Amino acid sequence: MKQFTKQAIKKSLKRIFLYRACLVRLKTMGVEKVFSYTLANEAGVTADQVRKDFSEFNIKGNKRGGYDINDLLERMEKIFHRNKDHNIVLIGMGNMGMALSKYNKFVQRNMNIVATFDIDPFKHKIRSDLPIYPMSRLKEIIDRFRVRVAIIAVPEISAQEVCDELVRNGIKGVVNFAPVLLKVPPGIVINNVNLCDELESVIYYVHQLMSGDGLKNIELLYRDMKY
Amino acid sequence: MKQFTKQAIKKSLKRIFLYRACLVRLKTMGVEKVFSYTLANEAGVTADQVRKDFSEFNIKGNKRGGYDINDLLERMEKIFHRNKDHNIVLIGMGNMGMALSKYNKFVQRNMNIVATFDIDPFKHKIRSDLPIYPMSRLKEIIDRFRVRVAIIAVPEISAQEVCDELVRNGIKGVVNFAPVLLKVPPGIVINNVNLCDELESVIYYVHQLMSGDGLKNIELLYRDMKY
DNA sequence: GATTTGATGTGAAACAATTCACAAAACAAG
DNA sequence: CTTGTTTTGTGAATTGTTTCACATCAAATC
Ligand SMILES: NC(=O)c1ccc[n+]([C@@H]2O[C@H](COP(=O)([O-])OP(=O)(O)OC[C@H]3O[C@@H](n4cnc5c(N)ncnc54)[C@H](O)[C@@H]3O)[C@@H](O)[C@H]2O)c1
Ligand SMILES: NC(=O)c1ccc[n+]([C@@H]2O[C@H](COP(=O)([O-])OP(=O)(O)OC[C@H]3O[C@@H](n4cnc5c(N)ncnc54)[C@H](O)[C@@H]3O)[C@@H](O)[C@H]2O)c1
Repeated sequence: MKQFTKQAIKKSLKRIFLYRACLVRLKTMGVEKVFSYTLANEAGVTADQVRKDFSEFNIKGNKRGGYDINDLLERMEKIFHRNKDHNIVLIGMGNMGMALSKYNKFVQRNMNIVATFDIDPFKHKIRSDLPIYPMSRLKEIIDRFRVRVAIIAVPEISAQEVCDELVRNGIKGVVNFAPVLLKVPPGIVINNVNLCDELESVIYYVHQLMSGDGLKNIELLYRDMKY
Repeated sequence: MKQFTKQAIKKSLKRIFLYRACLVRLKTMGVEKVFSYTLANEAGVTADQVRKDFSEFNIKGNKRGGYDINDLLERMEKIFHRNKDHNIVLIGMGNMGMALSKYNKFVQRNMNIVATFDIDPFKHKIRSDLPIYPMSRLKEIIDRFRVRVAIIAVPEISAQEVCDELVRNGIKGVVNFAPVLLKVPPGIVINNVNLCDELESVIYYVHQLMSGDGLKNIELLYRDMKY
């Protein structure tokens, strides 16, 4: 296996997420093994790409027999470190925070929101399955549950200060729903999820599609951009 | 201006979103003009990249004087077709749908959720600022408001059927929050937003970062992957 | 108004990602 | 056990993206 380069990981890794989604889907349909072209077709990429990506991550199949779905999924679990449990804190229990805190798919994938926090005293609810704490207890909880990843769902005006506070208390990775680009010191991973942008990009591509000015296969181009 | 190729658009366009976010931020801080390196620094890319990207989209600045933020933003509005209003429908008024329907940033960016839909009769609320209709009225509303883009926030099991129904009724673009890869005919744009994946990718990178096995500058790498 | 300075805009060069093409492996059939 | 078929795995070729380098221009200074 060629040692993968810093760069090679990038796009392949992103596609590994995509492949997994496809595999899960195929599995529920009763499929047990796939060929590179089956998966490729499902994921909307080429078979070459699938094999090349697997090659980067040293995922092996059976020549002629293709790949075993369970094997693949297990291998991918390892890649994403999902053998372990991951404790997470959620800051900001407004509309978005509430919805996220009720989302059961996180738990199904070994990601547990162990506590939530809010600045508003009326929202605090210490005795509960999923407590809502004041910010003053952040450090204590992060330390107790060895939390390394947080979700920020506070208004955009507070997002940076909340982020700083999190980083100060040992958080290393953040999924941020506030529409601001958070500034962090080196060594911290920020994933800004901007739902307005997601909508807008669809609008952009739909517009291109309907005005039909020169750009063909927009939907494929779009897919390409994402994966 | 060199005619941009199908491909050249891809990554540049994605960064244009990023630049705009930065510009908005800088503007609220009272800044009025930027140089390529100011913006680059803000966005975490190189100045060359900024200029090259602008070049793709034929965005011009003043030699020596840099770029005027308002000009830039206006230019970007055009790129994203935000001079027009965009009517949107939202399907599935559960936790996620409710949160999204209350999100005021969409309106601020000329994207109006004109109606929502749910299969559950107890949720229907026809007389309201933002009505919740039964699915039977989908076609009527889509036609009346010339809706082309929809948001899917129904359980994963129903997402595909809802999507099919939307496409049948003239929807051309979808932002899908259900964790399934929707299948659509050619000419339809799907943006699958998978929040579990967003969290998992942060966990992945945090893990890489902390185990420190060979990969340096993960946070930059991460940024790179996204933009 | 000539000269210096500092920034843009963009081909060309360097680098990265994808696709091609085919050897190697696995299995089936004769 | 040999031959034919099918699919993987991966260097090599191609295609796409980023960085470099510098001509070009606009403003400031003399
Ligand atoms: N609602 C949505 O659908 C949606 C969609 C995309 C993005 N967002 C973004 O997510 C964030 C939250 O949105 P929302 O609609 O839930 O807003 P919200 O106003 O309903 O909730 C914000 C919550 O954060 C709390 N908060 C405020 N400052 C805080 C601080 N310094 N520390 C801790 N808690 C604090 C508030 O008390 C409140 O409970 C916003 O940045 C918004 O732009 C929301
Ligand atoms: N809650 C979250 O934070 C969150 C986060 C990410 C993704 N998601 C995804 O978003 C989707 C919705 O999640 P949720 O938590 O809001 O679920 P939910 O169960 O609270 O809401 C789903 C809503 O969809 C309606 N519905 C069901 N079938 C329908 C159909 N065929 N046509 C129209 N409406 C229908 C239901 O009546 C319900 O109101 C799910 O696919 C979920 O995986 C949710």
